[in-house]
Amino acid sequence: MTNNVAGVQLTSIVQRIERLEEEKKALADDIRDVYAEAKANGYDIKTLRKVVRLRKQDASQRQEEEALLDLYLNALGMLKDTPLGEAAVTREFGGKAAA
Amino acid sequence: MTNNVAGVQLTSIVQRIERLEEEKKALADDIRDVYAEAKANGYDIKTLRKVVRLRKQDASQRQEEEALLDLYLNALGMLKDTPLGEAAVTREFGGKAAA
Amino acid sequence: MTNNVAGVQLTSIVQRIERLEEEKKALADDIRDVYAEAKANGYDIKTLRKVVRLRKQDASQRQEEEALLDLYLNALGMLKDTPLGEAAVTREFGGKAAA
Amino acid sequence: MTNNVAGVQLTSIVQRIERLEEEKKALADDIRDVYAEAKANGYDIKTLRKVVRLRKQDASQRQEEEALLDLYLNALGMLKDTPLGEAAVTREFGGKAAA
DNA sequence: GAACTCATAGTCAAGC
DNA sequence: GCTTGACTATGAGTTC
Repeated sequence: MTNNVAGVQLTSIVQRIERLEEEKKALADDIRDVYAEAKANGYDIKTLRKVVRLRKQDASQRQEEEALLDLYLNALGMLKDTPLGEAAVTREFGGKAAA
Repeated sequence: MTNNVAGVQLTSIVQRIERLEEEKKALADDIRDVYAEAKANGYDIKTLRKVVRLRKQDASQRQEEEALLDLYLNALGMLKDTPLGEAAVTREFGGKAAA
Repeated sequence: MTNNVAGVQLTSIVQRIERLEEEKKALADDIRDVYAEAKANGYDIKTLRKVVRLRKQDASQRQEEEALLDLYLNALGMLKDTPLGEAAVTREFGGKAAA
Repeated sequence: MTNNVAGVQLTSIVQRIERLEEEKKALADDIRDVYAEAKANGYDIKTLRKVVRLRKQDASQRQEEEALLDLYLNALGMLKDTPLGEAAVTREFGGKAAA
């Protein structure tokens, strides 16, 4: 099976994927360990998970807001970083990013 | 918030988890890249995924079979009083159980 | 609440689901009983469960392997332009792809 | 393997379990179908699941309450179903089951 | 790009 | 009670 170019290439692909998935699984196990350790220290895992999830949402939300701001700035003619552009943005958005 | 022991500890926990999840996500992205590269080289992703999944199943199946064998071997030593155990022991040792 | 079409329909849906879940639960109980009876006859439940699980895995694995074979057979007809496909077709038919 | 009493018994056990699990799976599939049909009729599956879960909770809660009531009634000397007992229960619980 | 299927992650309950 | 296994729910992936 592997005594031809295609076979060698395929083997390489599959092995790379499997290697990466092993590492991914190892990290998942590490995460479990951290939760277990936290539990041993008296923390409630369920609540902890909720905290992590909320922070992730916050982060992605913040990213979306920044992306939206960029969009607006671009629409304004990419004037950001110039005094004039800044003034325009301030005038448009009232000094605050799209919340 | 963090100028107390509990707060410091909690912050540490959350940050460790978030760090590990970032790395995990990076690996997931790497895997995607490998599939994408394979596709660019003419491989069919669907088939590739199935191959990987199948190999994973093979591995876990082999492990389970070995675990079952261990279970049986232990049972041969302990289950002298059960119908199956007796029959198995008889079959193994050609006589009465080594009581 | 139920003297309108939507209410009647919804009631019907929920009742059908609940009926089916009751039957499902009854079967789960039956399975428990069989294990309990087996245990009473001297069998080791843990081993028994592993045997059942393993047989299930065998079945699904066989199915997946057949599905993979189908995928390959299809690929042999379609993937003439890919490295693996070309090699496979060459190997199968001893010459150029049946273009 | 099956030409002895234990083997026959074991085979029977495993087959009974597998048969029951097949039926259980069939019911699970039926339930999926009902949800799918509901979805096709415009219902939201997630909400539907929530409704079913809540009703199940209600049911088990009601059962617990009834069990608690029985416990009380027994503690009162199993006087229920007699005029005197009824009066006692009324006096204790104010005419309403433990809510 | 929208729906549908599949895989993984999280929650829950049963068994040891 | 603690760990393992089943079920649920969410998210990624695929297909139309």
